[in-house]
Amino acid sequence: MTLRTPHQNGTILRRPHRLQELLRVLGNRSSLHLREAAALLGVSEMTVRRDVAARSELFTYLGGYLLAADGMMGAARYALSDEEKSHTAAKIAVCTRAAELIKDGDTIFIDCGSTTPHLAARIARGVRATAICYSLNVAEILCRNADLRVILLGGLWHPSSASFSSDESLDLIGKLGINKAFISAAGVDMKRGISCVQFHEVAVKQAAMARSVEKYLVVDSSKFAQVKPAFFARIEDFDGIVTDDGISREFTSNPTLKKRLIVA
Amino acid sequence: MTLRTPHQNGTILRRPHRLQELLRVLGNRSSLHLREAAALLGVSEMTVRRDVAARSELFTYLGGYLLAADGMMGAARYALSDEEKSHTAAKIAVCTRAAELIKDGDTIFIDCGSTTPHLAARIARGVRATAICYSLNVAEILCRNADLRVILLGGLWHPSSASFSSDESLDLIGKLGINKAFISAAGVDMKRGISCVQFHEVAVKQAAMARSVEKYLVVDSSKFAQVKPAFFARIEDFDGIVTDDGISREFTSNPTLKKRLIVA
DNA sequence: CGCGCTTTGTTAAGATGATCACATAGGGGC
DNA sequence: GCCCCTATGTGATCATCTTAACAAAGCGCG
Repeated sequence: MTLRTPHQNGTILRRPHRLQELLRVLGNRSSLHLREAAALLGVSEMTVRRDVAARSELFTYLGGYLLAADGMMGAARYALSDEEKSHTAAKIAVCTRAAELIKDGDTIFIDCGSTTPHLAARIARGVRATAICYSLNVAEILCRNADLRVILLGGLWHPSSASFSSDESLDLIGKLGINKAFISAAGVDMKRGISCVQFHEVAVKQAAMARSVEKYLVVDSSKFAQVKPAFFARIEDFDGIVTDDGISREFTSNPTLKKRLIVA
Repeated sequence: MTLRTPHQNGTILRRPHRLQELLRVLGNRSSLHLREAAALLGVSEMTVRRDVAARSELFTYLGGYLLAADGMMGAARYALSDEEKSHTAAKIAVCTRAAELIKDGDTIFIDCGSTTPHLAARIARGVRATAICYSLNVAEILCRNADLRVILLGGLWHPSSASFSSDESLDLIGKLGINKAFISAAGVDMKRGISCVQFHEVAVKQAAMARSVEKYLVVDSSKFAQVKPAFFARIEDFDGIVTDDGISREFTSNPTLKKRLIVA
């Protein structure tokens, strides 16, 4: 075997690390040649091929080049932090499940963040609905879907969450009748409730929930037992909590949470 | 030469038609194999290669697959009409000139359409300004520019102009102090004034102009002597009319227009 | 240490893509 | 009709990608 460039901390990058690194790089460059990817990771091209094949839902692979997967154009391009860009596979799983809740004729609200673009991308073809959003990455995806009527809540741009906020947006929400609200979060704690990072999101999330008949929390399992600065709701405020199977017993055994869980 | 599948109307598709068709198809599918593209157009793969190479700015071509170009999530992806997608070179020239008018500290308004994304993309690096827009293709470009503060006027999505409209947007404009408004149009007529196609744009354009100190019309020369259904302003309402050198004597000789002309 | 399992690298063969040169067709002007 | 120019197709050649089989290295375990 030829020499391998040793990784800085001495450990060998294993598959999950390599996948994450590839996704991170693809957040900045739109495409990556197999050869570059191999050099970047310090492994052979064959290994990169095998990595990508193992998790093909994360990538589009065309003639020697790696691209971010079709559905996930949202997450990458904006100033979302690295941490927000990870757990991609879990987010996709959760959003695929949540998308099944959307039916013909619904009026839905889709929150901002790095999770919800996956939801927007997974609305079944042919479902005719009205979709309300306030983030650019979600809007881009919704607006390409000719079966949807889209309402974007505008205002001042916040790069950190790729979203907009304004008092007028809240006025506009007040005029809408929402069927199902799909809310994301950065922290879920049994005692302290549901939290996010950006304070400007709080008013929008709360207004959407107040106007919506059904409320769903859409969070991958890495968000559990996390507490972030901006609290906006309690667990009891949601009709369903869509997540993946990675949550610990501490949560699955809690009755308040358990009866709301929708596991992808 | 082998048989060529005759096109339905008997005419042979020429390059511009083929390119347009490719862009249209790429609006729906994210990638297209060279072989499929050739079959679709009824020409050889070599011809498709040559077509794509001739207008390489429109596509990304990777290892046998065609993708829509990186930078142009604007034009192709939305429902803008074919006519709106043409005159690209003139639009770029006009917008390059218009962008020179934008200075550090300005608060600018950028209209919707197929012209203004070029303006948004040509704002000089390092110019710190506040930019107000109401179309998705313009917003996408502005929001990637870390030197800008961006305000997007939201509302109901109109695929035909890739823009949003709502009463609340007009409320929001009313609170803003605008320095320079860059307005686009589909028709410029000496007697009947300035017009566009979509009626929902009228209120936004007028509100932005009303709040702005300086008003600039940004139109390539193909728009002169055109009349479209929705009138929104007179020539005298503008401080400057930025266009290219393709306008006829009928216009250059008119004093009202002449003293406002800014030719790229 | 030796064993088995997993991961990774290497190689070679075949498939596919890229490029070039050349041949032929179409259409406009005369 | 003839000529010219451009657009298009074809086939040869070379480069690159793809796949599979095998070999080597790492790793856990007794």
